[in-house]
Amino acid sequence: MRKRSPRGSGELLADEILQAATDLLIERGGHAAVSIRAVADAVGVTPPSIYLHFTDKEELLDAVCARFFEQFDAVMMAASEGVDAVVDPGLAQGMAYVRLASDNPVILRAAVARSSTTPTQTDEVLMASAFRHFADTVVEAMDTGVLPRGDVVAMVLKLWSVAHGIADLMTAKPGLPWGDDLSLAEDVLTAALRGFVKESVKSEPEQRVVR
Amino acid sequence: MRKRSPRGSGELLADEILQAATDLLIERGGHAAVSIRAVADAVGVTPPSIYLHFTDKEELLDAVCARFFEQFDAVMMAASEGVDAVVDPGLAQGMAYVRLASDNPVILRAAVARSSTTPTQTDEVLMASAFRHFADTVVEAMDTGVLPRGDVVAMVLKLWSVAHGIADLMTAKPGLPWGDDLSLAEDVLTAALRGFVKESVKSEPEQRVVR
DNA sequence: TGTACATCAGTGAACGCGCGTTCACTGATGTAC
DNA sequence: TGTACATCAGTGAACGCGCGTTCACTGATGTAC
Repeated sequence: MRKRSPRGSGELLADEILQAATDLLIERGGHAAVSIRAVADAVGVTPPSIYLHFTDKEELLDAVCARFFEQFDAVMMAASEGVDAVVDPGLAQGMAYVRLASDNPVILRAAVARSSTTPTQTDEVLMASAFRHFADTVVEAMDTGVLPRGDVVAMVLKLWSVAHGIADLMTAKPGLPWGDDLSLAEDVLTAALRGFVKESVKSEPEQRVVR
Repeated sequence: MRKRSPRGSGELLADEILQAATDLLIERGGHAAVSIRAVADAVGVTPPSIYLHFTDKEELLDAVCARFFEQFDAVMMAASEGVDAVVDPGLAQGMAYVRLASDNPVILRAAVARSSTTPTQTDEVLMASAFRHFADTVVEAMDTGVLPRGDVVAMVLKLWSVAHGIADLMTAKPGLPWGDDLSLAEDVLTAALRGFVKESVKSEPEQRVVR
């Protein structure tokens, strides 16, 4: 039973709820494990109180994921900032993604899976923060010649895919021999980046395996 | 109400149950959506009947995922078989993975996520079929010089990560501009493969961004 | 300064639901004589 | 060939549970006079 909040402090409890839901999502396995009741319990409040701050469970989960992407973006920016400018900034950001994703596999998976059937707050935030920032990095890399000029968004999707794939698989199958450090992840990112550079130099469009 | 099965035909219903559970997993969103009751209903049987064939829900889901990987492997082998031998077989198999994964995103996600905390039938099947076959392909590629010699398992993990990443992200965020064909996926796989080849030629181990 | 009152954050109890799983049972099937 | 019987695949009813959500309410807080 928590103390009653003063008049204007509705957002305070909303924040606590978000944090509790986030913690639950991280600790326990899936979105199914995060129940209104469990969240209310964690905050020290009764279930109906949640509805004073979020219209329903869906909105709460969306808010959790959106907030996660916000923080994710902030940490990723910070992590890839102090890096030697000579080294490919795309690699630095990709590795930051892998590291962060490895630390928060469950919630990242939930945030990524948050569907695009209905436009979600999560997707909006993602597009406005991490995606945009990564696009900036790609543009920068193209400007300095680290990456070949070309479709920026497509390049973002490609690099994101590579980073995402290794992070997702590493955390989903921790029993496989990934090694102790993230050198395997770095190998993959490096290889992809090199491949993109080399690809741009090819003179002939080569035959595709699939249409 | 289904007709009673003759004496020895227990496996028949078991198969039907597996298929129904698989269909449910594909149609509806997540493993949470697949309930014993829904499966029983789809087969035309009462819930307790399920327990004559699977000890509990967990075992049923594990069996579903294991069977999926089996079929997945078979289709992947077939898909990458008729391909021109000159073209990198790793690329062919990677593309087959992306194509199959794109067609069955939900169940693949469920199968990959099936945890390794307790050794699952799913993991066993995966290791014995698709993983092994892909390793064979990698060895072959190393023999013919398409890929540089090196740690086979590590290379499998790397290539799998690339294919998995693009398939997972494409299906999770279908709203992003992936293009109509799978050319973006092929670009990424090609780039990674090229990068691996090029990487092996480097003389100096270069400085890593992360330890 | 004191008092009546409107506000509204949070409560307590209850709703109907679908879930996984159990248990004693039924009755068609195949077999032994 | 006919009959009694053991087998066992599938049933029907029930269990206890946790869920999302609702609703009328309570009572401390801040305000108006």
